[in-house]
Amino acid sequence: MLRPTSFDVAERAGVSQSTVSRALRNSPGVNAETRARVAAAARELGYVVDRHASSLRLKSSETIALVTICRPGEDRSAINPFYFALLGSIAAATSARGFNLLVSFQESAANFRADFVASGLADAMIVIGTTSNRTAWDFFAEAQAAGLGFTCWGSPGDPFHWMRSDNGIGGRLAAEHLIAGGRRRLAFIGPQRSPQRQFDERRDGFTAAATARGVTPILAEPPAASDRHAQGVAAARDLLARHPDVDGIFAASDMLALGVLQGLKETGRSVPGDVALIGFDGIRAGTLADPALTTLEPDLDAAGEALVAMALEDTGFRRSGTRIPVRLVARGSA
Amino acid sequence: MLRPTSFDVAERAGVSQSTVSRALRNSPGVNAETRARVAAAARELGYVVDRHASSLRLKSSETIALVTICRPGEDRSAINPFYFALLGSIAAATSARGFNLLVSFQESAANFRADFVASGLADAMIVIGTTSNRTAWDFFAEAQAAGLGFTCWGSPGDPFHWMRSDNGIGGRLAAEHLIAGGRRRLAFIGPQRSPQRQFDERRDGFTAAATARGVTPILAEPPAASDRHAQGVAAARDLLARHPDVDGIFAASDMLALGVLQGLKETGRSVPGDVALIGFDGIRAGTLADPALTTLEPDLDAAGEALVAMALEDTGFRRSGTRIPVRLVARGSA
DNA sequence: CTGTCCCGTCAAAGCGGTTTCCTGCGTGAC
DNA sequence: GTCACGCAGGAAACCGCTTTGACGGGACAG
Repeated sequence: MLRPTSFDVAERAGVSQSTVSRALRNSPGVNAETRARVAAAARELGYVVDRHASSLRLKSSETIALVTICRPGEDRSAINPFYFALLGSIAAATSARGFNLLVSFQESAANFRADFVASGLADAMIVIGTTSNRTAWDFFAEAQAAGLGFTCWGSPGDPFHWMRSDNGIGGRLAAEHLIAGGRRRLAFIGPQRSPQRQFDERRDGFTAAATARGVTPILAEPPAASDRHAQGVAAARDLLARHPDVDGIFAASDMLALGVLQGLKETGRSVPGDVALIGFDGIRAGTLADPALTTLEPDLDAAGEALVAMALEDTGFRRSGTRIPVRLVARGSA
Repeated sequence: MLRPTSFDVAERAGVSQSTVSRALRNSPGVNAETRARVAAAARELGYVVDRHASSLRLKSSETIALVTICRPGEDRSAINPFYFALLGSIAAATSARGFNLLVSFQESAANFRADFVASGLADAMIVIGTTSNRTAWDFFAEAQAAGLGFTCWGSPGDPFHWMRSDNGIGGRLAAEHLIAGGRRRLAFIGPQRSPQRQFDERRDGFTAAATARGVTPILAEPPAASDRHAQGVAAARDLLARHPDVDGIFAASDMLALGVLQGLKETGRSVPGDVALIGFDGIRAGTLADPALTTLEPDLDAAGEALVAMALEDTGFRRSGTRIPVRLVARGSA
């Protein structure tokens, strides 16, 4: 018998099929003895509830769709590892609720696949990989036109549900840490106008805290390059050429910071001896760098949990713009 | 109207519901003009096929379940980035076939969730994250007891479907590259008895090729430590203490190699000046190291495609033990 | 002894598609 | 003019589960 149905279980347990359903779902109105008999029959037959039949009837699939937006033509191994970490924490949060996670990577504006909710496959959709990603705006536009709802990591603004790292606090912590370490010639390296303002927030928090302590940071826009790492290398070279006495750098992201680190070494600077360096995101690769990268690490467990909760519209997370707490992890570089 | 059904489309197009189904699935026996009218009606109503109803009837969900096995209690950010890369390529392969991907991380042998196929949620299951992971064997045992079928990245042996990197060739390429670079005092750093023999294969390929060229490598088992990176650091120290004249190292994986790199630097060795270093896996972090890590990179696109094909039992992939080609990517470290 | 209530169970009606079976009608052969 | 044929499309069965509504029988009150 291929895949026993609830009718098979019913026959074996000597009850009706509806009783099987009630017994297995712990619905009320089933005698304890009957319930046990059904459970035994189900176990013996290796019965597993058909999720399609169940979801069809219940109109709920207990599944969340996770869409990760990539740059067009981007090799998947080039995706910022931060998003893989976020994926992992979202998976943990869904799994903790007994939900399934449907994962999809999308890189082309041409054929976005976003009907996961409309087709019933998922109860809600989460979108990540959007920060400073132009493709993301195409996706937002498509979604809005289609009346699609989702929860998003980033700052797309209304009418979407979204949240992000507490970038402002992160920037402040970076400034405080560098200054507490005796650094006074500070610089921020990062995009000066990011589509979703995530980097702007980091910069502004950094600048405000530094200024309050009498230091005015240099703001350096990284030159165009193939990826963040390459941008970081070039940005470090440029910056040190123009401001050789910089002694503390806050980079807008870890990938950028790892590039900056390499650029600093190439120009003969020692880290943290000559220049202290702080990144943002807490990616694993930062711990492997030499020296290990000091960084601002968002609480990913909280982020995953909050994204899932907001997606499922649990109370307390309906308001967009929630900030995920960030802590400074001091390692070798600063 | 919440979620139009095919009946709504039928009414609007002035045809029966069964014709709508036929028209939208491109089944034969529908007049071209009628087909167009149905398509228009569907578009106007924003109709999307309910995947549960469809899957229920078709007994196929066009979905693949991907289970990633983690070490118990392991933080998800500690998962070897290689598996995230593999996840990405599997996602690409499923997406290319119009399939969905259900992702699940499992860390405890106690409550494995593996009924994705039995419940109809997925048509097939792929398991990764098993290499040198003890938890994996619990999973295999459970699966076998439950008569569960799946395709696996690793070498669990019969009765499972599985494939892995062409480890032997990789080992040989590493030896050849080091020797071609003038290295003669070679060492292999890695587990000497790995549960699935993946590392053994790398070692044996390395040793055989080196021996054929008159070089007998030192074999170094890394000491126990919190993770592969830490193991690498310690292994490098140990090795150089006992064999100060080693000038070429092949590490069993990139994570290990990155640790070895750090260990080498700490003991004052320059890389590749004093010691050349090669890793295995082609992870992104290797490109960020200083110097960038020379590595053996499996063709991940091929791996993802082959895993999906084997899982769906496409012809030509039924035989377990398929080897995914590996190429040597020469970067700074060797 | 009869009427009422409640508990446990069952039959059956969906959920929204896909597909089989069948009918109606236009075409061409004889 | 009649008949066979084939195409387009409709009615209905069915996928496996959840849940409503109905029912039988035992307990209890009157």
